[in-house]
Amino acid sequence: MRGAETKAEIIAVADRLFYQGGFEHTSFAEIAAAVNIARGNFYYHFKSKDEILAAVIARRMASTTALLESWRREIDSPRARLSAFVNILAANGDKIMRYGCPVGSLATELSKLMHAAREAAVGLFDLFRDFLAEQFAALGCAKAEALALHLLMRSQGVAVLATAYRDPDYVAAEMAAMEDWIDREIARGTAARA
Amino acid sequence: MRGAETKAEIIAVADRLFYQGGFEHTSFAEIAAAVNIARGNFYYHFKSKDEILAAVIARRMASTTALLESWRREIDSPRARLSAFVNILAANGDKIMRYGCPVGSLATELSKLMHAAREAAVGLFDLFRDFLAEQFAALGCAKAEALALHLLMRSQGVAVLATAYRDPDYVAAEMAAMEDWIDREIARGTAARA
DNA sequence: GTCTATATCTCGATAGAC
DNA sequence: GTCTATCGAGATATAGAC
Repeated sequence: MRGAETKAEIIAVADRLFYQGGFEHTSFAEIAAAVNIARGNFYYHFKSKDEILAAVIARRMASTTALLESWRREIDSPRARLSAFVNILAANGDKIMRYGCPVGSLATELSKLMHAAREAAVGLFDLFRDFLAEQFAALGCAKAEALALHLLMRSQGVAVLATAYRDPDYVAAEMAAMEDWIDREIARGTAARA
Repeated sequence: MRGAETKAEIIAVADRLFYQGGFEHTSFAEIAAAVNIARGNFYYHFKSKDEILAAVIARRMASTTALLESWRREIDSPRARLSAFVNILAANGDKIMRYGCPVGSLATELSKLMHAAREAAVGLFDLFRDFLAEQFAALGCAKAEALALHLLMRSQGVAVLATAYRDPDYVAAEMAAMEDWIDREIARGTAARA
């Protein structure tokens, strides 16, 4: 049963290293060294590097689903749930300024590689998009999915410029602008119903 | 003098391949095959792969500078120059949906790699940022640089989601939203002066 | 289930003939 | 200035002892 723990640890370490260094740049040797196992042992758990990537994406899908579920459960208002999403940019600011967004950077890398796992990676965007659309719909906004995509787009744009310029003040300013935009869209939805 | 042509061709091909497949993923063998020269010949022109990267960035800096200069020269109004920027998303839509934005994806990759050329690559963003700030300032907008960064941010966000979802209609919708946002900001600047 | 040892490939880079 | 030949390092992957 030690095997299951080792496998989970490999996936967790690969998840971190794929994010920090990119999928292709990360080698088995690097993962093995971080997990403290022999390179060869590796293939007892995974047949190929692509299989590890699939496991990493599955892990991210599970952890993201759990995160969004906890927000749905523990945050009362849809408006506050939208803020929880925006606040990711501050909570993970240091990592984002060095490695970008884990979802966006992986999707772009896999697209360039024409990798079969590209669509699976895009599934991570779907989780956030659906969550955001839910909140906009609950707030009475028409075209909730379009608003969700727009907010998702902004988070990606901010992540890219944050990685380029590494300016926390810039990120904070864009977060404030996102909150303003959300409030305006809600007001617009309310006005339309009146 | 054939040497100079070969060197320029290597840089042009490397530029394309770095964009399409990523910097690290692109091998000398791939570039050599595309240029139709022997792998070894390569090192007559460049001492290392990093040197090719530097040349590619320099080439992009030059071509981007030339593009922006032509816009400054040939497009009369600052407002129309902003639209020229937005229209890049449509003009390069197919490539962006497959490979992302050449500027943003390179900057993010080099950041993950902790590559020395990262800052040079960010210089490409500076060119666009300065161009956009110029136009907003000419239109009488306060905080022209912040507006420029915001528009740049949106172009990056749209590029990432375009690569993920590959939906031209989504890109078109965000382009229209960018145009609306520009007009609102200009109106705000005009109102502030009145 | 974990290890060592190794096979095989491709990479970036070098040496030297022409 | 372009070529062939080749190096050493590091990659993915396999075989087999324990």
